[in-house]
Amino acid sequence: MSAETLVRKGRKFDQVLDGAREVFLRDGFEGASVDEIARQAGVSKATLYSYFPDKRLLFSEVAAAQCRQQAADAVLMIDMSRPPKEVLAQAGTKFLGFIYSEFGQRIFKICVAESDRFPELGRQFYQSGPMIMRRVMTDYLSAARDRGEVVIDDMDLAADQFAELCKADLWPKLVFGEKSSFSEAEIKRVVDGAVETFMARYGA
Amino acid sequence: MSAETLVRKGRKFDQVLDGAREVFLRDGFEGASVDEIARQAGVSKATLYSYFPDKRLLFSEVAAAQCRQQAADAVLMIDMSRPPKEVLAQAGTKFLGFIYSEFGQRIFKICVAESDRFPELGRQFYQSGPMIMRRVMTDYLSAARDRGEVVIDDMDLAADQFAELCKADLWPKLVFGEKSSFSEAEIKRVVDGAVETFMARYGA
DNA sequence: CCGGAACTGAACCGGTCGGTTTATAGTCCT
DNA sequence: AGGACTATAAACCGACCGGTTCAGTTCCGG
Repeated sequence: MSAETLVRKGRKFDQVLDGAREVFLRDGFEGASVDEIARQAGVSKATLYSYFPDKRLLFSEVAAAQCRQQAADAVLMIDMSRPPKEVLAQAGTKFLGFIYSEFGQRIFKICVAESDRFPELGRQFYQSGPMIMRRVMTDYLSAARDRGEVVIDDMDLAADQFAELCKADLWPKLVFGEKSSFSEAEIKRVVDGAVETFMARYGA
Repeated sequence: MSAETLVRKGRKFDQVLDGAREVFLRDGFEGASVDEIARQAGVSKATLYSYFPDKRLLFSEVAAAQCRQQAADAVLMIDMSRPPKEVLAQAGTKFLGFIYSEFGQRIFKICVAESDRFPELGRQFYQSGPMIMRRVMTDYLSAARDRGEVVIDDMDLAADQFAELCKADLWPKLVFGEKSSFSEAEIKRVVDGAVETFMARYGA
């Protein structure tokens, strides 16, 4: 037994981490008070401080765990053999689904808000989110190119362009509070538009 | 004399507002302390509080003034008679210039960070920034369509797509702290790519 | 069932912040 | 000159926060 101790000492470790995740995601770093976290975790403040030396490290731990989990989830399965129009529409919809989810919004907001206090946070998130998404896209596009379905020279740029195209109209409205949710039709309009524009440029 | 009193009472009003703008833009709402603002403005705290009833309203005033000024600046002149490839490249570069400016970054970050505390803020910014930019774009694109230079059915979507295309690659890296500035070549790559993709879809 | 580690709850400390008050001094108008 | 208005610096208040301490309790393995 006793393999990866060194950090955790007792049974309520996960309780603390769960409570901290909830409060930090809800209120951000400054907005979250340690008392509130302890209350939410159902743990005394002393116990909390027996696990983590200070608030900053607790936050970092939560953020790291969150990024790790997201990285695992982010491996969206793509059927590499299907034609681009179909795959792109599917990937775009899924991509939008994450961006517009409560969780996606929270994570993004915290990355921006705490970018001064935790410069690593944004980098971490970028490499475990958008970076992976781009990798998956370029992998698929390469396969499609080998089949002669698309003609692309700058593969990275193409993948980035598609991701950005999917955010047209919707994203600014969401991030600036103009609207908070979108109908199927609104999403379809943007995704279809993105696929069409992308294929107009890169279609074989 | 005495036209729009009701709010301002004395000669140091603008001093206060200037100091507040500087500190708020630098530190955000929570990060800025009233003492610091008073010091920066060269004014006593009591004087400050004789102009503004509380910190929130002071912030709102600063933000509103800032949005107003930006709206005025945002009227980027476009030569409506030039061909799309030229105008788009020019507009895209200018657009990126603002997005990546220190000021653009600050405003964006504050809009996101304070979106809970000041829901109006994002809306205000959206309507005095991106909204106007889109309007200018659609006006130009309509003119170009009348000349038979482009074929566009959903004009709003087209404008939004172009704006998003300009942010490919660069914007995520910037907002997540992967990079903090870009070379001429990097910007040219993205803008040219945006124009080319846009014209592939909508060019006559 | 016992002993020690983990946990609790509440008090406490030092510090910061938003906002108020006070006592003093400058400034302008007639 | 005198009085109303404005400004100032500094003390002050109450609230909150991060973090510590401690006496007392629960829990669990041997």
